[in-house]
Amino acid sequence: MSVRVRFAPSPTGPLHIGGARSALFNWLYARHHGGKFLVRIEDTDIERSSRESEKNILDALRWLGIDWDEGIEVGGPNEPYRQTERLEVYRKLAKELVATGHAYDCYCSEEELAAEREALMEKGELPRYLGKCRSLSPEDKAKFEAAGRPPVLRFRVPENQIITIHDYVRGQVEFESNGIGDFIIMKSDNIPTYNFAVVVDDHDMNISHVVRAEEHLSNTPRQILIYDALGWQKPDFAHISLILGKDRSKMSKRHGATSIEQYQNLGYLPEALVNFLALLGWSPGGEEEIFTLEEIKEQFTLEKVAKNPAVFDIDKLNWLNGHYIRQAPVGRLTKLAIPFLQEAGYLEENLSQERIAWLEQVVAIARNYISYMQEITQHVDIFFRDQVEVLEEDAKQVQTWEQMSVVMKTAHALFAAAEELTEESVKAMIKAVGKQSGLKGKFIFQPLRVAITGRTHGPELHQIIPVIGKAKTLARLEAAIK
RNA sequence: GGCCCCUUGGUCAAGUGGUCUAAGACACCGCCCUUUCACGGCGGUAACACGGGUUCGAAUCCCGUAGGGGUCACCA
Repeated sequence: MSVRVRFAPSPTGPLHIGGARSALFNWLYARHHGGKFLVRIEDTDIERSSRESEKNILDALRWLGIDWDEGIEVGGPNEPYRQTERLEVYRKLAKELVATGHAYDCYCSEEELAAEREALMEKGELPRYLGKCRSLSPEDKAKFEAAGRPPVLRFRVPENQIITIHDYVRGQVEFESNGIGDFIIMKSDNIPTYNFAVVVDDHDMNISHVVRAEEHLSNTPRQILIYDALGWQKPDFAHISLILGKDRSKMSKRHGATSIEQYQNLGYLPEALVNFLALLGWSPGGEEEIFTLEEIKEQFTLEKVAKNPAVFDIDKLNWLNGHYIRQAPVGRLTKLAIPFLQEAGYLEENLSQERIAWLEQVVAIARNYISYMQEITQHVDIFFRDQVEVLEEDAKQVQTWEQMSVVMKTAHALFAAAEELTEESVKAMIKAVGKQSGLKGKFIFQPLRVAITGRTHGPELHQIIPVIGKAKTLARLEAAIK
């Protein structure tokens, strides 16, 4: 059987870390097996769904490098791929289920249901629908109809049945049908619920493997019951474990950034995020941990997906992203850095070619100090400020050194006479400062560093001085002499 | 609370009955490189939840306990 898998998000918010990982695993599975990957929009919650969220999710997927062969926006043989545009399909099937006795109208009010739930809870039993409307007489129905109560459609759950799920990551999981109350498949507004719509769509779209988060595991028996009632062949399942926050509960806003968009906006690289996400709950087994999407795709199997939930470790993401930043082409990083630098007030709106070329030198140096691009603003002030600010205690100490003035004067004379400043020429001049002053080591480097950057720590002087430029360097040395 | 899932270091994880005095990575600590910081290199601390079985032998199989998580909507 050919592999056909799907990612079916509800557009009720931006793409979440967990959703992204589900999408990624589906994509990897399809690509590994030469199968198809589809994206379908499950927007049956009309209150909370929005086109804006849908766009956000799709954009985030594309940004991560996840593409799809069939589905929303790209089309395919099973159009449309938005559930609210497929309502006739569900309604027709719902009628069929009523006709075959698998579903029935229920007129219970919310208050009645809430009371029932509470009573069951008190007795320590599973809160579920007890089936009050299971066998309503035509007269009863007429009475409710006359009262203007719109019914919901419930699925009649068979009694004393063991439902077993074949799951790639968990093996066989069994549920008793008695623990499941008759559940709603069509809401009173005649829109299907998730449990009904997924089954219909997965069947229609010929999905071979349902790969999704573990939170759906307990819904699966309901879906299996629907497959059986309709006489349809069931797909295989794979319920991947959840991603947890630091406190080991399901990732949510209070754990920090949870949407892909947020990471994108902080200047994380998609290849780092994808690499990190793949390693959460999956491991190829070797010692290598840095992989491109292509490499992961080659090695990915569902059998190697872990059963246990994984805690989201931002430190490791940061390390990975920093690693990728140090590998990436400077031009690409510079493009990413510009918005942050502009927002921080370092950069003007319109940038000339020369300005960008100069910026690349700044980025090439600063990249060593950051985990994600937004952090670059904390490491570039030495290149932009007109005056040096000395704030650190250690730096103030250096300013009082007796070597200060001789180093400044010698350096100033040398730099002033220089044709141009390059890494080599600056290196040579610093050496010359040492020779002429009779000083060495930190007694020349620290005074120079403090005069030029205001700090005692930072990148190599011979790297930063050419970037700061002759004029500013001389000005800073002069300021330090006074 | 019922049902379901899970349990190797702080975190991600390798490990599928003997080669485990348990790999690797992140974090942490130390050393090296270096004027300094970062990068990089080298090294170190640190784990099989507990209790019973099964077996010549258990991190690996079974049972129980504990702990964690998920789910119990006219949300998905």
